Amino acid sequence: MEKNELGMTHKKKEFSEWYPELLIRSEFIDYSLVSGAIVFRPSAYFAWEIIKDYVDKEFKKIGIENVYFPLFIPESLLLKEAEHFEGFSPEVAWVTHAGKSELSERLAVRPTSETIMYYSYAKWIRSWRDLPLRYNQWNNVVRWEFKNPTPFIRTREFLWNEGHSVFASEQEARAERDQILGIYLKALRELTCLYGIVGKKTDYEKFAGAVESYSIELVMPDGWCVQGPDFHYDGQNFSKAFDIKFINKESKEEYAYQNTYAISTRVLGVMVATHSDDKGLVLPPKLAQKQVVIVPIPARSEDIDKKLQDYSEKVLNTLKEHGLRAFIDNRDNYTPGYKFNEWELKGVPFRLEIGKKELESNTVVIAIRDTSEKKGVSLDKLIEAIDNEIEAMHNRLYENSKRMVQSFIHNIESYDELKKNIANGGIYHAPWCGSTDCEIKIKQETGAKITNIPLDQSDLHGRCIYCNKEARYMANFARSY
RNA sequence: GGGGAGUUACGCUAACCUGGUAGACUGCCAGCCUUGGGCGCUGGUAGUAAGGGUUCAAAUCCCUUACUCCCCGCCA
Repeated sequence: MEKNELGMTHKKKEFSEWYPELLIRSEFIDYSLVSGAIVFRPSAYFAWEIIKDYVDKEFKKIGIENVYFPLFIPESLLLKEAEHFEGFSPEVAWVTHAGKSELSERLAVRPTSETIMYYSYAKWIRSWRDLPLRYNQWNNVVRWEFKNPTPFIRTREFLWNEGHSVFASEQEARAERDQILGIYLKALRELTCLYGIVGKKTDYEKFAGAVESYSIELVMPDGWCVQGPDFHYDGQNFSKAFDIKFINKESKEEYAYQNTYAISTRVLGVMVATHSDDKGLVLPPKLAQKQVVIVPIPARSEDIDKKLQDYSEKVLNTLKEHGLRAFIDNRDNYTPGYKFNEWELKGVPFRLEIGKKELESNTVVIAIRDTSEKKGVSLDKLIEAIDNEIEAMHNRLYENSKRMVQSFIHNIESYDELKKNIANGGIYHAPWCGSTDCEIKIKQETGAKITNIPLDQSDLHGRCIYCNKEARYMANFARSY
């Protein structure tokens, strides 16, 4: 069947071969000449733009403004917050030369922009009246380490938003958390159809320079976790390092309280990995660049084919007027079967088949990508039907994601259960005493880290699986990309 | 950072071990033919990852580099 070798040759259960093959053959991405730096082809970039536009609008609704800071950060500036620098220095890419002449100070290609942004913040913030200052930028960052890149999931360059807020009080700063995580969760659910686990990072795993980190943990189909969107309460760590001070209402000088938060192109990787199948890409309908492909099935008669063409165009216009991203595949050098396979590989959510039968009965056949169902629909009910199918597919994909993630979560009470099962992937929800010692030893011995501590701790009970002291948290242990 | 396996046209693969004309399928282009799950015919087009070495002669042997996959390490 795959005699052309155009389609998928690996099954989803062969995950590490399937995943890159899926991305390449569906023309979602391509590799570049630099390892770990991928090319986003139109359907991938389109999906990112949808996420970006949605999040951007939500940010603006709550008063966040967009800015753009430079790509290059002088070394001296990057060194200012010690913990932050230590966290990132092994993976910073440096610009050392301009043409043949050496620069007097080398420049970091931003791994993240705290330092360069806060240098400016310190100049701009004088009084409590300047606060809150809530800026965001959409950009790319570079982190140059690791030997085994995975497209989207671990890449040397990726796209994201960097939100950097400054508040006059700890309380105001902390209050931003639910606002931001809420937007990210909604984007994941409403656009990518992904279910995530919201929780707090441990001190050991938190962002370099933060007081507290929160994350939405995502899960790949092989049971390994991926950190999704995150939010960090930085307290006064950066404001002290970068001298971001303001005169408060009591006329006293005070260091400001800060947050940082991000959603990155990683979510695209989890999205396609989660929803796609042995036939190829499955794209959530709201993110698909091409939502509906119309495939006319030619007859052996010029007369009928002309009518088919008119009918197809009529259908196309109906869809377009309704705001759907639809097109007709009129290529005459491919058979319908070829086209079916091609658009399934590329993840088009819905295919309309229109042939002589449909023409005569004033209907179309809708083929649904994720379930492979085909349904006949009369033309006057088409829009209603497509709207329903979009909603139904969207909900199906989200529910599948939720079911998959939940199926990976195992409640355990003993360290043995973790050791025995971790090689198969999965998330192990277990009592933990809260000590970094136990956390590090577990990580060294099993490769499992605490991905996060779910916000909902109502099931707290028992004793730490490692040291047997009374548990202070229920933590999620998992191997992580 | 350590170890292993690879890289021949978009893709899949033959020739490699044993050095001597790079061959098929697919693709792509042109034309014909038709098309309800990867039709067919004719002609054309395109390839040894990059660099170096050995040799009369290198896809083939040797070295270096890049990239891909796997195992370990490291890691927002």
